[in-house]
Amino acid sequence: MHDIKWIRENPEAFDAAMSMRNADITAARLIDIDAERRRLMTEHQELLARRKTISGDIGKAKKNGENADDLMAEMGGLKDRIKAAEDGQAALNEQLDLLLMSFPNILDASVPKGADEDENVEMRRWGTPAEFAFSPAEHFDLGEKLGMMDFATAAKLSGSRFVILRGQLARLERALAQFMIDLHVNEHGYEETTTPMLVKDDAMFGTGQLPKFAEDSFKTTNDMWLIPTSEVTLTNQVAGDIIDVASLPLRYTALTQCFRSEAGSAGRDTRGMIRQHQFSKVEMVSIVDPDQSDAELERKTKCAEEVLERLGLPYRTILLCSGDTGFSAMKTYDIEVWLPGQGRYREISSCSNTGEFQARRMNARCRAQGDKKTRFVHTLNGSGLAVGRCLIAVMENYQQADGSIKVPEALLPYMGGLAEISATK
RNA sequence: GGAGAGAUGGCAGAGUGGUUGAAUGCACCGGUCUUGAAAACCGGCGUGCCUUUACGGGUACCCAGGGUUCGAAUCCCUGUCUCUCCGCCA
Repeated sequence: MHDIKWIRENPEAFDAAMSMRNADITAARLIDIDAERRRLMTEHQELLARRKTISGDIGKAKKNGENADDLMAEMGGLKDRIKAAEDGQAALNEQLDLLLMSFPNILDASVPKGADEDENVEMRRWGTPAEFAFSPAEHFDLGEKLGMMDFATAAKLSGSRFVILRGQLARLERALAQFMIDLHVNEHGYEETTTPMLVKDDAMFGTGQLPKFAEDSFKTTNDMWLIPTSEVTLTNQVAGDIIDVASLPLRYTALTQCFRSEAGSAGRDTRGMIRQHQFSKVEMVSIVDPDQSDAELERKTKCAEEVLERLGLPYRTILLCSGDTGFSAMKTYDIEVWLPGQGRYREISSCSNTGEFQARRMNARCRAQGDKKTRFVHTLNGSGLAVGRCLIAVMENYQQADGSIKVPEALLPYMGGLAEISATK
C-alpha cells in the first residue's frame, strides 16, 4: 500500500520506483484522482458544516416555539447535494485505494537491478557439499524405498501434490519442526505462537495476498482463506494497533501448515515433496521500530541460517534482484540449501523486510512515550525454515549407500536417540 | 443448532433523538506546594482526514455497514464479535 501524500510530493521518485518493478502506473494518474477526491471532500465538509449549523438553529427555534420553516426548506436542498458529494467521494476513495493497494512495494536502495532470478546476487556460502562414493538419490527415491514416503496413497485421498509420511520419516519431520521452534524460542528471542490457519479477507489484504493473488490461495465455502503462510496470522496480530515503541521489537514464531494452490506452477517440481499444496513451515515474524528494520532483516536471515548450520546442511544466501523480489517486500534474502540428489541449491527460506508496506495496509502504528505522532511500524517475515524442504535436505545430505539416512546430531534428542533411519527399523 | 444479553475514550462506567468527542472515577502527562516523595489543588490527556507558511479552522469516528429524521452514541435493519443457558461435539 502506498502513501498518496508521499506520491504527491515525490512523483518522480514514485515513477522511478514503479518502473524498477515493471509496474504499469504513474504518479500523475494517481495525483489526478487524488486532486478530484480532495476537491469533493472539501465541498462535502462545507455542506456538512452548513447542515450542522442549520439543524442547531432548528433545534433552538423549536425550543423557543418559533417558526423554522425557512430553515427546513434550506435543509431540503442541502440533502441531495450532501448525498451527491458523499457518493462521489466514496467512489473516488475506493478507486484510489484499490490502485494504491495493487502496486508492489518500493525496493530498498540496496536491491540490485535485474530482470529475473538469474540476476540475483549471491552473498555468502556455508558448508561444503559432501562427496558421495555413490550416486546420491533424490529424496522421493530414498523415501519410497524406505517405505516411509507414500505419494500414491496421498493421491488417492487428495490428488497430486500431497504426501503421506510414515514411521521414522514422519517422526523426523516432527523432530525438525520441534528443533527449529526450540532454537528460535530459546536462543533467538521469538515468542512461540500457535495461530488460526483459516482467516478472513482483512488479514489477507493486510499482508498483501489480496487483492492481487487470490488465485494462489484456497478459499472456503464460507469465505475464509487457508493461510499460505503463518506470516499472515503472525503479522496481522498487530493490525489496527498503536504500539508503544518501548515494547518493540515483537518477535513471533509459529509452526503451521501452509496451503497453496500452486496455480501457474503446473509441471514444475511435480515429483516428490518439493512443491506441495500443503506443507508445514516454521515462520519468524518481527514487528519493529521503523529505524530498526534493516538490522532486523540481517538478524532474521542469520536466525534462519543458524538452523541449517546446526543441521550441518550446506547453503548459500542470495539477495534477490528487483525482478525477483516479491510484491510486499522491499528487500529479500533467499537461503538455498544444497540438495545432492538434484545436484543444486534449492530455496528453503525467504526473509523479507516489507518496511511500512504491510503496516500501512493493516494500519499498525507505534508511538514513543510522550510523543504525539504515530509512525507505521515495519514488519518482517522469514521462514525458519520450510520443514518439508528441510526434511528433503536432511534425507539427501545424510543418505548412505544402502539407502538409509543418518540422523543429524542436533536432532538426536528429538528422535529419542535414534541415529539412523533404515527400512528395517 | 435453539433461547437470551451485550459491544461507548488506556481501563471502569454514565448517557435513549437537539451545541455530546461524549459526564464521572481510575490510570497517565505537566504545574503549584514540599528538603524529596506522597497527599492535596490546578491544567492537560483519543484517532484519521481536509484546509492553513504558521497560529488556527473544518469534518468524521461511541463494533461495522445500511436506513429513518431538519438533526442519531441515542430509533430501525443487516453483519461481526463477546457473554449466559440448553443441545451437540474433538
